[in-house]
Amino acid sequence: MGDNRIYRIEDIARELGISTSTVSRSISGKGRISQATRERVLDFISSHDYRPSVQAKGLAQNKTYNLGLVLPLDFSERSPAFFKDCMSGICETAAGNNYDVMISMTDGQDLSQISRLVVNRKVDGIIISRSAVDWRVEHFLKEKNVPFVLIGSSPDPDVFFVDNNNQEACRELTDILLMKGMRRMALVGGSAQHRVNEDRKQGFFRAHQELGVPIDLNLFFMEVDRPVKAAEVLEKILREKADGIVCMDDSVCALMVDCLREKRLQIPQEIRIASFYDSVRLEYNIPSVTSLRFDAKELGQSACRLLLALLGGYPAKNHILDGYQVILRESTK
Amino acid sequence: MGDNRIYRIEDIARELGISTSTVSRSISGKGRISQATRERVLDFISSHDYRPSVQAKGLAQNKTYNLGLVLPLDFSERSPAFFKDCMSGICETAAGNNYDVMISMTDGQDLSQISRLVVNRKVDGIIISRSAVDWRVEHFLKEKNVPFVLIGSSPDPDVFFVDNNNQEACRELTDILLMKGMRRMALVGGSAQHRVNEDRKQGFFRAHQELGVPIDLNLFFMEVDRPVKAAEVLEKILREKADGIVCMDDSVCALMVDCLREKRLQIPQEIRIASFYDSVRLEYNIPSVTSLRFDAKELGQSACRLLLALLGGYPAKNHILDGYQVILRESTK
DNA sequence: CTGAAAGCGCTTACAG
DNA sequence: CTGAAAGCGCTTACAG
Repeated sequence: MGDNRIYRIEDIARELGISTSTVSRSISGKGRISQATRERVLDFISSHDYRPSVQAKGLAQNKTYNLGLVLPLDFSERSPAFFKDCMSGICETAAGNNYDVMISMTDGQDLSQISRLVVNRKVDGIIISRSAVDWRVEHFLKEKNVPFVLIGSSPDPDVFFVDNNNQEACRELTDILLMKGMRRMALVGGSAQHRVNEDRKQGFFRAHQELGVPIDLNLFFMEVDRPVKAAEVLEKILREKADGIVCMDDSVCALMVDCLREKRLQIPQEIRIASFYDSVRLEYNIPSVTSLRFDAKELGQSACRLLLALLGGYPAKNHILDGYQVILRESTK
Repeated sequence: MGDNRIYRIEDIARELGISTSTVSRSISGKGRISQATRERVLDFISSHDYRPSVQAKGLAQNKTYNLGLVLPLDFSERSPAFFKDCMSGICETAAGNNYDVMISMTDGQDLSQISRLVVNRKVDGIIISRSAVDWRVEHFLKEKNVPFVLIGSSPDPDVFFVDNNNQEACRELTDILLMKGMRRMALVGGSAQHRVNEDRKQGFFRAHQELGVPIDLNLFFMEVDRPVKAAEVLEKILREKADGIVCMDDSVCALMVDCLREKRLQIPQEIRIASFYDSVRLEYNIPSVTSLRFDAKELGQSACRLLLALLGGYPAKNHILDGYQVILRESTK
């Protein structure tokens, strides 16, 4: 009971007068074991709080029971809440399957940190996120034959991924804005390279099509990544008399909000604004900004489950999550 | 060269016609080895890109070469940049010593996630942070005899820690504000339970004493943790005709800034404000807010080095970092 | 259903 | 300076 010496499988075998193989099999449930001996072992184990050495088990099975998570070095600037929730989803699911999570931070190009985990055989598989790494990492992992799951989408049929249903979510938010009577919405985004922006754009367009509202391509702007660019875009938007601004993500939205504030334009009285991606910056902004909220934790859980399925040799399929919410706030009142 | 089969120490021994012990010793440098054989082994290793199995090595040495990092579940709300920088410092230092970092997320009370790492013997030591966990975690780790390092301070002589020189930093910032001619500064903080707030207060007081400026205790407020409380405090501050507000951390500061904005008070024309802890909220605030910036990465590196020293049996001592900066911004112009 | 034995890939006293 | 052997704490074919 209260003794805190560390038992080994051999100790249990000796105390119970059976072999180590039998103890091992009783624990794992593999092979045939009589109910009676199995229970004896299990009882002993729980009453003596025996914990197998995951390390030794792993060595024997050629596994580590560790998962690697690749984090971008600048995750806190981009979307702290996303990574936090994602991590907690991953850790939770991993723990539930007796796995632990190792982290590796990279600027998205530098492979050395990820490489460590792989060549040192510290992990059984890896989770990366589209926003954290570029194709090199994917390429590296494929080449090294390391099982991995991508958070975000990939056109590559060999890569397993989980993603938010960005298109559908954006369609829905746009739909709601159209229902509210907005008719000339500008769409403003960052890099057109980001695959996610294509999905978001599609959602925006589809909502218009479905309701038969025309889109003015003069109100479509990409590559808005710094204040000057945002200011220029805002000028055009005002000149074109748009009745609202839809931003593809929270950082673009923060830029636009700053511009509006500088020009002393009242939100939502003079112009409305919404974002396809939420963050504290928008939630606590004055006024608070309407946006989409995705369930990052669910995304993490899903990615982890997929990776575990891969590792276990179970059927694995990509997963598109519909767990988003449209958060209507002051900015579109 | 280009072959990608995984070598074991036994393969090397066979190919080189020596024993595995000799190979092992050549790599580790332990024991006596002739320069000649050592070089042969090392050459073989680098030309064949041999990577020892850290897992097997660990099992033989009763080590894991893993460090555990306990993260608070809500780190992204509190200070994402702090944890990010800290993590990157830890990961970097760990990697430099052939260690990897496992994470464990907890709400600060729930020990189960941390317990996993310990009872499963997945890590050699653990890094926790004062802002992430309460005394239970410390207590648990002490009891389990797991080497650990605390980021933040502890009065417990058995606890190893690294911390910022909060008192000195706050003294310096206050000093500068006094030099600028401010004479009636209010000091506003959150929970008085937080040990760090005591240090910050001391720094504030010391600066006043050293310059012979009296402190009005009517201008000292703690437990300011939500908007209503902040509004009340602001009323008093204005009534008492303070010429500035010094906040003990960024969230208190954000609360005060919101209040000021609501009352349409101009910063810094009508009242100045500064914070003892920086974050993006203050940096990007309009106007930007003067504050202290601590070097979280250095803190992480330092914590990691201390833990590694502990694990290696090297002399280990607590470390107080002086790497802070006073960032003067618009709010105190 | 159970056990003896070999194996996972290293390290390290011990002997020479 | 080097090697044979035992050991780290598990698993798992193989034989019974």
